[in-house]
Amino acid sequence: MEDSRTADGGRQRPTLEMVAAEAGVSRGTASRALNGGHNVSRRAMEAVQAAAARLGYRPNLAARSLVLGRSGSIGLVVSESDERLFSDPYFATVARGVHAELMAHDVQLVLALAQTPAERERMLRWSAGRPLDGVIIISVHGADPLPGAIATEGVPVVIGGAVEGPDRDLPGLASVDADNLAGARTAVEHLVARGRTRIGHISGPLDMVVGRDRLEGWRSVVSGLPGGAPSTLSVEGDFTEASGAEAARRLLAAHPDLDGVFTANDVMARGALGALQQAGRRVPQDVAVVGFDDLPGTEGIAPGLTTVRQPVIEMGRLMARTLLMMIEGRPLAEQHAVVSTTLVVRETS
Amino acid sequence: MEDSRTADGGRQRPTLEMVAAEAGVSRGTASRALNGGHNVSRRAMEAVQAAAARLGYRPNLAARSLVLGRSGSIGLVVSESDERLFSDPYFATVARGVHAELMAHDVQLVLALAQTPAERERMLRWSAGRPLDGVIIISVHGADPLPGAIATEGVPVVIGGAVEGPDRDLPGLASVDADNLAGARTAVEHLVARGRTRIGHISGPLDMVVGRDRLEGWRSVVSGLPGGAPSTLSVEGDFTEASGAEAARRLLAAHPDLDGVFTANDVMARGALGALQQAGRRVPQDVAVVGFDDLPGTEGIAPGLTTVRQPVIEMGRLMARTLLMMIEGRPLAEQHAVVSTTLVVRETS
DNA sequence: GAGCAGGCTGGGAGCGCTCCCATGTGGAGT
DNA sequence: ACTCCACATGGGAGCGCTCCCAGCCTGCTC
Repeated sequence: MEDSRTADGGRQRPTLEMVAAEAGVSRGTASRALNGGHNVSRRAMEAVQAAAARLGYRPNLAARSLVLGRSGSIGLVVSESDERLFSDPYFATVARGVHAELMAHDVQLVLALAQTPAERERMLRWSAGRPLDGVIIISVHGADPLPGAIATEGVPVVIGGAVEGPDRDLPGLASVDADNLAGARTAVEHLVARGRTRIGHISGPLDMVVGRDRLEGWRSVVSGLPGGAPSTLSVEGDFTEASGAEAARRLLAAHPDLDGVFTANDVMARGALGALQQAGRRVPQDVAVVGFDDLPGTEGIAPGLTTVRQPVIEMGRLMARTLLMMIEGRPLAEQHAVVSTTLVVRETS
Repeated sequence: MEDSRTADGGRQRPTLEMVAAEAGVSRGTASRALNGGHNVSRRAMEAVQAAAARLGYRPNLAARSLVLGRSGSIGLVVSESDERLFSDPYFATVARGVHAELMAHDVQLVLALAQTPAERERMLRWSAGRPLDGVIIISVHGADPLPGAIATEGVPVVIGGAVEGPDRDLPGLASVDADNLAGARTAVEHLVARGRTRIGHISGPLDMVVGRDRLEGWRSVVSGLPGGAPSTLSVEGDFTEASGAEAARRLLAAHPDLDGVFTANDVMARGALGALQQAGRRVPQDVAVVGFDDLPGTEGIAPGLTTVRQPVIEMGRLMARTLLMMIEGRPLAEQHAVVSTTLVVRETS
């Protein structure tokens, strides 16, 4: 009779059946007592709760999700190297927003990495098995097939960022993005208003829509300036501090008369500020700098940095809310939300 | 007959039963064909695989884990603010090691945050429901009851760091830690060998064993020096760059004759280096600095920093391997592993 | 005092899967 | 030709839970 499949000393985990027996009620009543207690007498209620406590009962989530068709947890999938995931405060901030919203709805959040092709394939297989009720995917590079593939499996997907191509029309796929084009334009127009005429750009990865959008915002303004927007006036970075420093050095080398820089995020702005200082340029007198993000709690990254604020926490919350709506099958107000940004002027411009 | 519980257009997800019917075999044969194919004829094998592909079959993981009693995924639980989780490269590095090992064993890794008391309670309830076969917990503060509580629920736990108190003897709880005491001692002895006599310490949080161990290592050496180890010679930090800078300023204020600093991690060393520079001290001529960690790929954090290397990736792998052993019920070579560190001398000392 | 709601209760059905066992089926051994 | 065994197969049992429905017992109304 003793099933010793488990390794924990042979003691069997208590099941609902055992709790019911201990409480002297049926399985059905025990289930009701433990889940809201509708149509359960006070006596039964207390007996069941006492029995559950006595036995240390914990409902088996696999059994529950098998019958419910829901696991009660959602995934935050990051298509990014673990290195950048953990070094860029952007992800932390999105995660904070998502997390805050989910906690309020009693949904468990799990993070999962899907960087290499093998991991992405495994991620697809796994999520298709429905251990998660839905997923939020951030940091999508290129024309990544993963979000669309997961959505096609019937698992709701929300993308943090823009969606291009045919995936835009998939019913099970929504997105939340900042208005990167307008934000970038505002930043550069601000530099122009400050009298700058030689404004460089340190872009994000150009295989990401966010990288291209901010570049395009910069270009649309700078190309109207006397000098135009020669290709050497924008340098591609990868959102890391080191790449920001390197890009700033290259900008300076190609354009010694540089008097303004717009970087695609604040972390790269930090790198650029360091490089400018090393090159003997004063900020903002010689070169004015504007970043992008303005994440809360990251004043330390680049003190006094003028930047374009995107409401990342609120965006995270919106992603979570959107996903929960989709999971419940409720209609979305807008499948692809775009939230606006604000210029925050400080000392570097 | 049509069950419209699902929201995905009414198309029912294919089950194993349907695949079997499509392939013209029984459920049992289909199951065998899809899992290794033992005792399955070539004909049946191919028919099942074709049918599965045609229907887009994906096994339901809840059903599988219900019968197997295993979910095939393990959790990396971080008892830390999302902010620090994502800003300290230490976590990324542990995660990388854990991840590498698990991928090789075809186990899915999920990260979960458990910072606030409410989240920790939820984490306990959740993990007790066995959605995970085991958990690795890192960044444990104080006498955290969470690891012990999870282990007591019968879920194997591996702690990244040291374990103190009664939890040490729990059968379902193991740990992997660096030899922080010896590492710290080596660092400070190195400074002494360099002729330094006024060696301060910027410690980690003292509610963490790792913080206390490295402090103790420093103290054991410094207390033997002529000036001893007055309380003002060590300042508590929280492993962040800002706290390192602030601590360095306080050390300098209390001890203008400071000629050496040992910081409990590299990130704080970076902050300290900045503060020392601002205070006009030359490194290493005026003040020598030694950090702790030497994480791969983080040369950018503090170039040329002399530091104590702990093999964090290998430790992550060891945590994962240990957990897998426990899950399989195999005996552990050592329940509490301690790995040794190496001093890496560079330019700051 | 019969009739009737409405609250409680027990237990069957079933979620989708893997294991197990009884039952085939062919080829090798005598 | 007969036995024997290895391989192949189908389908029942059961993992632990929630839903559902029939049946019960109250307490109330007329």
